[in-house]
Amino acid sequence: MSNLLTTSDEILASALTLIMSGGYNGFSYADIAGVVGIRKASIHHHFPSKVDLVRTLVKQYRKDAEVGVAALEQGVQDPLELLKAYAGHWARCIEDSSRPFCVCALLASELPALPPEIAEEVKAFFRFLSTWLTSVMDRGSREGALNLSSQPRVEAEAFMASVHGAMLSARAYGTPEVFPAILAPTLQRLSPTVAQ
Amino acid sequence: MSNLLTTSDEILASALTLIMSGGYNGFSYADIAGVVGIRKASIHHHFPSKVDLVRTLVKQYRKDAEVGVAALEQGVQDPLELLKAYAGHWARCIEDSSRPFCVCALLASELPALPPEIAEEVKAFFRFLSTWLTSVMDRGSREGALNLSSQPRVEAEAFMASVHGAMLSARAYGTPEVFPAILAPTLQRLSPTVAQ
DNA sequence: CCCTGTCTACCTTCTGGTAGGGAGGCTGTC
DNA sequence: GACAGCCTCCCTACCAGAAGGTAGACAGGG
Repeated sequence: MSNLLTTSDEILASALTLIMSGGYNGFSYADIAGVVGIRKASIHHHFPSKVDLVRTLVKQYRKDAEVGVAALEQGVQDPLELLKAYAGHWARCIEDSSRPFCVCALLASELPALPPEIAEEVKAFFRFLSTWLTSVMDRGSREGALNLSSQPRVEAEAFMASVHGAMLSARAYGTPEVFPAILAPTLQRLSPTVAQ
Repeated sequence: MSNLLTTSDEILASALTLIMSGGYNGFSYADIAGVVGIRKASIHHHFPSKVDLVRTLVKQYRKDAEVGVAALEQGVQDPLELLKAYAGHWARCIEDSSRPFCVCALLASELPALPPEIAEEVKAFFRFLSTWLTSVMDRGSREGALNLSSQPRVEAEAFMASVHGAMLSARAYGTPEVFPAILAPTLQRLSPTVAQ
């Protein structure tokens, strides 16, 4: 049953969980070893250094996000529904505590103290997310499916900031409901059907 | 010349700077000792443990914020101007790199891994900020000085989330201008003079 | 036979923290 | 005024444990 995942996948998965709770400096190889049920030295076989491990992790996290977004766009066309799906994804993650925080958002807060290779990957994630959201905003604006009050780029950045800030608040208050509560008015304002 | 600040103030100040860049686990007593020009052991005289130090720091940070907000409300009455002043404060801090991130926002992201005493102080900061912003939103709504589309409490949380998220983006992109760019449309939307 | 993956054992450096001593300043008492 | 005592602050020296990381051996499979 543990063969469904390779050891290195298990290492990455537990590192993800650990980073999500305490950031880059908040976990150690010993912590991972404890979770995976392996010795510290064995982790070095898969990832020679901590920087290797986290760089791989963030890179894969971004690729997963790219795949997820592509799949989402296959199933959903309406721009507003795309934004709702994105927000909804995080609402569920926060609700069931499975992935209560975006790893890249957390790492971004530690950026100045991060090894440069990792910092670069984190920045790339932000650029990707921003690019995607901008494209959604842009299309929504042209199609009349979104009610924008600024340029698509600015709306995209503002939306992303709301999502990240709402994650932070949900964590600070310890109440998951605060996340959708914060996002709801933002989504409603973007909706063309209730334009004032 | 170094007597303008007591040693313990210097310790707190350098700890503040260090936390702002790398979070709770991103600095050590040795780092502070290096900055202040004192030995590690001497820090323990002022703050017996790291938890003591950071708890004191966050508590003082909140009190400073309370004083700052009280002073601001003395000088500024208009709710919209209060929100602009708050955003402007952070815009300047980010611009000149003096305090490019809110310590409590950063610590909130690490909350699950923080010593409980510190976590409690961080939560108290969020409650304070939220209460103040809610009072501003509420008054603005009643006076017609703000154009709210949701309840004051929700608008306050959304505004706070925008500020925190915008801080994160400014850090991630490494471009300070992104902060005011994100906040501008939010402030404009709250403005009664341009209500649609 | 080699390659992969794990192990034990070990290293160095850093971590927060402690013990104890010395210099200097204040204060009370003779 | 002198001096003892104490208090504050900083020091050197040390500690145990945790950090990331290395070396080398062993087991099993292709």
